[in-house]
Amino acid sequence: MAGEQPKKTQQVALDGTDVAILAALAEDGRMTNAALAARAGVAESTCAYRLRALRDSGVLTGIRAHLSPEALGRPLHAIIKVRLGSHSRELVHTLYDRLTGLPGVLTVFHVGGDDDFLLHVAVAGPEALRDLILEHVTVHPMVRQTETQLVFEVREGRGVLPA
Amino acid sequence: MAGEQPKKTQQVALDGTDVAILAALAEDGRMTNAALAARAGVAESTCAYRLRALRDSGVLTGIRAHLSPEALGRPLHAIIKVRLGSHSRELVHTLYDRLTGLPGVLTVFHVGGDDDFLLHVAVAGPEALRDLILEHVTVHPMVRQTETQLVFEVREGRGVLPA
DNA sequence: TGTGAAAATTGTAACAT
DNA sequence: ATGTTACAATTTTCACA
Repeated sequence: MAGEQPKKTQQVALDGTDVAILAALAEDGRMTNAALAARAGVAESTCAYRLRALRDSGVLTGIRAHLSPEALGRPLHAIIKVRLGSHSRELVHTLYDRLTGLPGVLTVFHVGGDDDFLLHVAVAGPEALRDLILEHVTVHPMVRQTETQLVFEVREGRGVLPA
Repeated sequence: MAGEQPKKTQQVALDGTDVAILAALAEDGRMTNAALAARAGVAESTCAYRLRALRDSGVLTGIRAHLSPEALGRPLHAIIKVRLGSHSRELVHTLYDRLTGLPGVLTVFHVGGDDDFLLHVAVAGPEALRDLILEHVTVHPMVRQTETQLVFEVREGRGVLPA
């Protein structure tokens, strides 16, 4: 009957067990609860309880599959900087949604400063990149200018898990 | 005896079943195999077989936990553009490793063009951002210049999964 | 809170289509 | 390559320290 409660965005304190569980799941999110418990040094039931608590507290926002753009025929990565002309709030949101939904777009950063949006994209090749920009980005009247940087490599950082 | 074979980076063709499985795991990577099979419309054994094949082919590179920087006391996101002076290959790699390992660093882009590295970071506040830049980025002699952009919001895009 | 053991669910392997 | 069945492993629940 009860729906999920809205995820808290409040700060949460983690103990060593929580950190161990999260670190393990950051490596392999499909690790069994039993393996997780062994690694964290607690009973399986405790581990399952902790995991649920971590989800509920909003620390663990999801466990998701990561795909290889290369294996799916998109070996060329780029950052497309998008600068807008007008900034009507409504229209910015619409554009934001559109850009986020384009095939090949991995991440969209809404930023302050020189640019308005940074798009991290993966495409099949130079022609596909050009087509993406011309047909799906610069076509929008709000977009004043774009600038594209080739991405040689992307690495996941250490992240936000406490030591 | 046999170790894992090196993941192929060759292009792979997916059928509807593969796409359904991957789409489901992109939402919830801990979904049970039974649920996955139901969603993809195949038997459980088939689903398990497909999943293994997707891993082996290199399309599915991993299933990982995503954490909330906000819930862990890092509500301030920024992009730090790093420009280098010298570009000795060896030193660039060392610096790359160092930057990737800094706490709060989510992603490092090695790019061509105006800048050399783009760091997406999440920190506790303005002071922490300043400290991160001054103590861990600009301290390196190779770093000629940095420029920081505030990030209002980050969104995951549609990604590289075929329609 | 954390634990251990039973009950319910799930994953896996063998074999047939 | 897919599905069915049977068996092994795992998760979950709950009474209790």
